[in-house]
Formats: sequence, C-alpha cells, structure tokens
Amino acid sequence: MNDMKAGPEEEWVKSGEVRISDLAAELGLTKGTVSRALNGYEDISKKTRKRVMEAATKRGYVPTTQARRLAMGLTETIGLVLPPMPSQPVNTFVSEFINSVSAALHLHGYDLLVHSANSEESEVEPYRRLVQSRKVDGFIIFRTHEKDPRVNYLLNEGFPFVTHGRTARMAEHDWFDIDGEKAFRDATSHLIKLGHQRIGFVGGGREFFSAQLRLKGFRAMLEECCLEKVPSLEQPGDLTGQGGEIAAQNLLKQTRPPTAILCANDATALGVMKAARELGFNIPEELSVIGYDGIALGAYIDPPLTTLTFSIEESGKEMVNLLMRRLKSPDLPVISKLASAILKLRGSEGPPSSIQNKYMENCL
Amino acid sequence: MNDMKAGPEEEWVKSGEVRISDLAAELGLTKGTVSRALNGYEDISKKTRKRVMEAATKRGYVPTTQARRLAMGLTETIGLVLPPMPSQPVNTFVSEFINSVSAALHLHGYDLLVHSANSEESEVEPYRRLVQSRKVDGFIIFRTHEKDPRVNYLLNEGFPFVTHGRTARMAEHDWFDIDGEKAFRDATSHLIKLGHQRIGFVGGGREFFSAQLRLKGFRAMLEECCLEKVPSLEQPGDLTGQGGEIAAQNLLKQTRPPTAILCANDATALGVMKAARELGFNIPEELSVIGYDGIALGAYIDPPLTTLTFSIEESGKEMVNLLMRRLKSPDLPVISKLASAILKLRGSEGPPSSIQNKYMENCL
DNA sequence: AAAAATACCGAAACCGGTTTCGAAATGATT
DNA sequence: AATCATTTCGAAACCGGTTTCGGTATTTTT
Repeated sequence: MNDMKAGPEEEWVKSGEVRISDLAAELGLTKGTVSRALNGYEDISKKTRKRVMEAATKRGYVPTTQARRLAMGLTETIGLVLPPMPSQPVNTFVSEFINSVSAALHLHGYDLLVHSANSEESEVEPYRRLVQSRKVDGFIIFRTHEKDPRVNYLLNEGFPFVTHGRTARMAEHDWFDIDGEKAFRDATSHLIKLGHQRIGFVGGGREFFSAQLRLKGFRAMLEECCLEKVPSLEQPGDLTGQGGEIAAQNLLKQTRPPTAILCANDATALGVMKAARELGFNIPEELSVIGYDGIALGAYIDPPLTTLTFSIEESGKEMVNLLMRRLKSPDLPVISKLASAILKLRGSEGPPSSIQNKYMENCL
Repeated sequence: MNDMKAGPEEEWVKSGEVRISDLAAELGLTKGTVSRALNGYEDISKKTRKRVMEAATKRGYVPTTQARRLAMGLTETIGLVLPPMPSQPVNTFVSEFINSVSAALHLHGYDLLVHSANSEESEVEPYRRLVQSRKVDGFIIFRTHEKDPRVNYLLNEGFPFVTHGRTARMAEHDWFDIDGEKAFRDATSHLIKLGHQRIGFVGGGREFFSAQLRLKGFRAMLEECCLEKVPSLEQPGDLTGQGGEIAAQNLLKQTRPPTAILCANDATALGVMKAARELGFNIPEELSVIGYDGIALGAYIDPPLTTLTFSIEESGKEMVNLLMRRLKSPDLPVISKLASAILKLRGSEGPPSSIQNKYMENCL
C-alpha cells in the first residue's frame, strides 16, 4: 500500500533461495553435472551447458560460497589485523590501505577479513586464532617491526603472508616496502641544498623497522655532505602528533636549535609544527619541517606540509599480487618490491634565515 | 642451522591439522559424539566429555570454521562496504569505525568482511553480490542517503542491517545516529551567544541525510534567535576539503561576508580555513570556523579546530548490538538509538570583531 | 557391420562439521 | 524379576557444493 516508491516492481525472486540441487532437479540432471557445466568442464556437451547456464541465470542461481569453499578446501579470504590504535589515531593511511587491498583482492575473487587487535593480548594471538580456525588463506601485515613476532609465528607455521615493510627476516618472506632510506636521503639533501646545516630528526618508535631506515637515510646524507652528526638533534618519536610535540620541544629549546626538522611521518610533523608555533618559531622562515606519508590533510594546513609521499593504492595492489603469487605456488622463491617515495614540496620548508655555508664548499 | 633465534622450540604440532574425525577415531567415538561433547550437549556423560575436551586441547583441535558455518547455515560474518573514497580522503573516521565495529563483532564471535565499492558500478551491486553468494549474515551501513538504494534493496530482500545515520525509511530499519540537528543547534547557539549575526553554513552533499539534518538544526536555531535566514549564506559542499574551499570563497567574497562559518564536517572546515587564510581573513578574529567529526588532527592545526565530536567507539558498539539483536530475532520491532555530539572548543571560534547585537535583545 | 574410441552424464564419495533419531545399556520402579 | 524411565552414545542424514570414477550412448575406425 505504502511502498509504491520502492522502485520498479520487477518480477523478482528473493535472492539466494535456489540451490544447485533445485537446479539439477528442474533440469533432470544431477548436482555433479550441473556443477561441472557451470564450471566449464570439458565433458559436458555444449547443448547441456547452455541449457544449464540459461536456467542458472534465469533462476538467479549463485553458488553458496561457504559450501564451495569447503569443498575446494580454501577460504578465498585474506586476513588483515589492525594494530591497536593509538589514542590519537591519525590513521588516514589505514582506511585508504584497506580500501586498496580490498579492491585488489576482489579482482582475484578473494575477500578481506579485517580483525581488530585487542591491546591486552599478545600481538600474535589474533593471527593464531585466524590460522587455527582456518578462516583465512593468508595475511597482509603492515607496520612491521624489525623483530616481528607475527612474522616469526607465520614463518614457523609456513603460513602465507606479505608484509608492508621489511623485517629482520625479510630474506625469508615476500615483502613490499617504500624505500624510506632513499626518501630521507632525498629530503635531507633537499634541506642541505637549501642551506640547512643543523637538521633535526624525529623518529618513530624504535620497534618500527621503517623508522630506523629513515633515520639511516638521514644520517647517510649528512655524512655524505660532510655535516657532523649531532646526537641531540636525533629525537625519538612514536608516530603521533603528541610525540612530535615533545620531540620538537626537546629540539627547539636547545641553545643551538636546528633550522629544519625531518619527521618520520606526517602526524609527527603536525605535532612538531604545533610545538614550533607555541615556541614562537615561524615556519618555514625560522624552521623548515618535512613529513612523511603525504596525507591529504597536509595540504590544508598553514603552511601546507611538505612531505614524502607514495601511492597507497599501488602499495595495496602490489602486495596483493605478491600474496596471490605465493598462494598459487607456495614454493616459489621469496620476492620483494621496493617502491620509492617522492618529495612533495608544499611550503613548510625553505632556506634558513641565516645562511652560513662554511662546510658546503667541501661537498657537492 | 641458522634459525636458532626463532624462539624457543616448543614441541609444536602445526596448527589446524587435526580434524574432528581424527579426534573421534583416536578416542574410539564417532564424530557426532565428539561434536556434541565439545558443544556442551546434555546427553554426553561427564566422563566422556572430560575425555574429549582433554584430547581436544592436547591435540590442539579447533573446528574448521567453514564447515561449522555451512552445517549451521550461517556465516557469522557481517559485511561493511566502503563507499568509493573521494580523491581527497580525510577519512580518519573510517579506520576508527572499522576498528570499533570489528572489535565489537568479535565479542559475539562474528567476523567483519570489508568490501570496497567500485565507483563504476551501482551502489547496491556489492551488497547484491554479498547477499546472493551468502557471504554475510548482515550489513553495517554508514553514510546514509535520504533515499538510500542500499537500504531499499536490503529492506526489499528482508536482509538484516543497521545504518549509521537515518534515512527516509528509518521507521522500517534499525539505525544508530548522532543527533546532528541538536549538535548544530548547539553550535549555532554558541556562535550567536558570542555575538555572531551573519553565520555561514557549508553543507555536505544533498544526498547525505545527516548533512540535511545539520542544516535543519542550523536554521532552527537562527529562527529561534530571530536572525533572518540568508540563502546566500548557505552553501553546498561535498564533505571534502576542496568542497570547503570553494564554498568558503563563495561566502567570503560576498559584499557582507559572514563572521562565522559552520561546516558539515572537519574536512570541509579545513578547506574553509585554507580559503579564508588565502583571502586574508584571520581566524578566529575575523572569522570563526566550527567543524564536525572531532578528528584528532584538528587539534594540531593553527588555530586548533573547534568541532562537534562523538565517540566512534560507542557508535560501533551500539550498531553491533542492534545488529546482533536483529539477527537473533528478526521479527522484533525496529529500534534506534540517537547519541549526541558535544561541542569541543579548541580555538577556531570567538566573538566577531565588530559586535552589532541589534537583534539580540529580542531573544535569549 | 563389428570393434574401438570418444563424448557425455549419473552415481557416489568427499570437504568437516552439526543435529536428529533410535538403540543399547543402565538405573529406577513395582 | 519384569517393566519402565534415563542416560549415553552410534548411525546416518544433512549443509551445498566439487571431483573422481565408471558406465551408456554415440561416433569413429577398420
């Protein structure tokens, strides 16, 4: 009576009511024959196949996934466990990543199971549960640690997975990563060419391998340009805005504060900028800041955040490719892919206010 | 030889190798008996039950999820379809939401299947596929439209779901929502009390019901305070930073620009602030800006963004509760829950530079 | 035209569980 | 001691598909 606007009333059977046995009975065939007809087996005559397929589309038959998967002995599902979210999640990365992974998996007929990690239990526990209950065929892991218990567990189990980021055992598993070392070499080089000589660095937690590599790139470029390494200019962080604030305070309250700060990610950079403002530093005139991640938000702040950026979509796609390959042939040799980040100049960096290039002439 | 550091070598059976039939054979029982023993049926003697459970834990038996679900005729899986991401996703909301939903589902033994929407196909297509292939028992839907094709489809199918946000057919389905109308009444009232009389509004797309309700709250409070409604001060947006920029330009280039702008979400607010800066408006002295969402990043910009905020974790939890109830008893009457947002003052609003309270005395 | 090869489909086992039903063993009742 | 009620478990069907194997019907070969 009152649902006239609910759209055109097509002659519509409710979805998912017809089983393969119904179809078989209707056609005077057996389940097996229908199944083979639909799955393109060669031992079915063209005539019957056509008959079957027409009946299938007409009746809207779609195989029950659970049953098919049970029979075939696979789940066609990939697990992704969200790390416990920090209290201040600036994780625009995560949703984009999930999106791209999910889309890429879909092309292969796979589903994405997203599981949240309970921070009270061990990090590997969710993985253990998913493996034991056979809910997934493989994992996508991100935010790797150098010594990663998840990686250890899965390697030990011989369970397929791909990581976003390297680990101490990267020779033993497939991985995809952004070349953070090169990225930070580039960023550091950029700052040096602008004339900076005292450059600060705010890292991620020591547990994250990627953060270490970024630090490594930073140090390498300093050395290459004959700039002395000042330990007090290297501050630890935790990849959050708050961590950035604290680190920046430590840096800027020094007697000789840096004229530029490199940050392990954008959230950190935002914290650094906040602290800098509060301490009266103008950005970029008195302090250059560069982040890492390329979050869209960075373009909207003042000044827009210069950052190292990469394609999350590509990351997801590549990782899925690696994983699919592994699932198909578990014994293939381990491979990996290293993509590079690009420096997106947006305005939070510039030449230092007082240029003193006394060391510069020694280098390029 | 070289894997000595791979952790203590426990005497460990590879996970997931033992089936219920193995267990049964080992115990001299049948599959059925073992199954009933493990599932707490009353017709199993305490002695056997104990024997079975001990053997199960000893051998590390965990039932294969696929098989159990097939037998029981349910998937214990909830689907969540990500809307096609705008090119500039400031979607910190999404990852937090996924996280909280996933965690809540886990408490009920349910899994979360995250599916990405292909922007080239119809919005309901992913839902249709998931329903037909019987991959999920229900859906979590967010970002509802007033006339939402997804809702129409699922209602028509009689398929369980809960929405985050209301729809035109909200009387027919369970929903959870934030009271955006009240939120914007509050925010508007706050601005009026500060002395603002020309207040701009940047909405979301007209397709989003929530954006309409926010507009409604804005208008209602204006009227309540006897401020005239100026159509040109209501600008459409699209919930992105870019949309905010354009809308702000339209507002601020008017001969009598507003002294405050309310935004349908934080991303929009960031775009507004950017445009305002570029047009030479000081925030908050010459222009107050208020957003909606409470994204953590808002605290790190300059000035920190005042915003309407709510608990995403609570949202996820409540929605899962509603959905679980529905799955248990499909015929229960529809219920809904309305939570309220709170105005988090951070600094992007203040009194207008030139206060002209000529209308104020008529009202509270 | 008989024999051999091929095309095509039915029957049945299987994936790994759950659940119903009935029978045997045990205990309680008269 | 015979009858009845309970406890306890085995047997088998079932969930909805896939896949192997073998047997007709048909075609090809000689």
